[in-house]
Amino acid sequence: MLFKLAVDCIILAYDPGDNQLKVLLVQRENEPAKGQWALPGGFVDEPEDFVVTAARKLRQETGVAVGYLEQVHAYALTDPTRDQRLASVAYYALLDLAHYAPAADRTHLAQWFSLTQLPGLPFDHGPKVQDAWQRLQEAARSRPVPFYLLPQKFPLNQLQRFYEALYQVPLDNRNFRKWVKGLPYVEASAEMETNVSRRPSKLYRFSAAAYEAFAKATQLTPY
Amino acid sequence: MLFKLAVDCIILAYDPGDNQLKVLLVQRENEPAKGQWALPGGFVDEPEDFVVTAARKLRQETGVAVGYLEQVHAYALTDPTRDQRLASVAYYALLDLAHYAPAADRTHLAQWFSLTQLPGLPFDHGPKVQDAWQRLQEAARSRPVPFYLLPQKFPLNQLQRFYEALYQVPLDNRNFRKWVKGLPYVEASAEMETNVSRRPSKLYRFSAAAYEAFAKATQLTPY
DNA sequence: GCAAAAGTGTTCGCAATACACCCATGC
DNA sequence: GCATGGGTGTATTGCGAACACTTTTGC
Repeated sequence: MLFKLAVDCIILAYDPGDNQLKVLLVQRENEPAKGQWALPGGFVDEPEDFVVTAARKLRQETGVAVGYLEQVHAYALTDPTRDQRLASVAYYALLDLAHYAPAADRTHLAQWFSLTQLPGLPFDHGPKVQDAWQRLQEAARSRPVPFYLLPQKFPLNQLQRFYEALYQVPLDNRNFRKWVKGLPYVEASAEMETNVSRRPSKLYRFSAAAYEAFAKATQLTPY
Repeated sequence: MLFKLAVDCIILAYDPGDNQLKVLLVQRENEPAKGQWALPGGFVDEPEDFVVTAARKLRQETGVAVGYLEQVHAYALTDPTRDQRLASVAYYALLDLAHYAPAADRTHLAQWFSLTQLPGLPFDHGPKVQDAWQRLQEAARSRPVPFYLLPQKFPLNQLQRFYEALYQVPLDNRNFRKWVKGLPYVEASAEMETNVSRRPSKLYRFSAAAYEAFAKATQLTPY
């Protein structure tokens, strides 16, 4: 039994405008479900690893070399209206929204949607987005994922709002800042915000080198 | 481009004899790599979800209805000696070793190997086993996986030795017991070990109902 | 009585939680 | 001067970590 293999991309970004996690959806240009909002992706048509296929699809949709790409799950598509055996492998990608630069001729076909207010999605794209979100939540407990979704320099409160959006819980500002200041890999920069009509915030940055050292030193606790 | 799709099963069990995690390998009956120890599995040849295929392969190899089956990863097989496009989806399965009952005509073809002393495996089966082990370690932090690998009634010290094998670290007996006794879903039974030439241990059991209640009540901590 | 593993308590330090007010800027 | 979000400290509590000896059984 032979399968056509598709790759679905769950492209995630954090929108500082409304403090929400967003997913990029495209309007399908072909049947089935033509015209509906759905996950970008396509068939694997090169003899290459799926992650390479996903990275290419992604570059086409976003115009950006992706920083973080991770497999979520492989799905057998059991939709009986499809006449072929299909399987799909889902990847989620993390993006700094500010770097999003779609090909100009595709702009009208792609749009960001809040994870909390998704439209109805065709096929099993809805559950796939949820699966990706959950994987991202788990990944963030052991890897520095927030920094792929934020600008290089960011205020601490933006980082807090990101965590609040990721886990959908409110966090205490003082405790959060105390926690972050204990992380050796989040460094204060000399820069401040400018042109804001309030007290300007200090900008912080992620240090990959410090993170590597920290990760190496940190032992797994068994339970 | 069309693919043949295979399912690989990483069948894991805990051996109380030597306190080691074991994986079930089979001797390949066909080329390529005929005669070598490798992961059981096979091609997806029914229009069904992969997990169903995996469960069937598993039942054929172990004679047991599996308690726990989880997808690890989907792999594109890039081995150039293979003449077809192949992809495989790996699942790990958890088994109580005492229930392992292979079909009699297959016994000589299957054997348990310690995760820490694996033979050289063909294709990418070595990395797949490692990936599965790591996924199991992660799953055990948020789900009650140990109880799929232990007998229904077990002494606490066996549970401790399981954790030591899973994470490859020694644990302090008093702290471990204190921790377990704080878990509402591990209950003491009235039974004791018998016929052991030492102080008999009390047997404990896992309560799925208590676990559900506990899991519902436990909030996620965000970071 | 000896071998072998089961079982038991206390202290310490750190990290998570709860909680409310002052500060710097643009307009 | 006021609106807006940035920034700060302390007390409490619970949990993980370190650490050594007694108990029960079969032989």
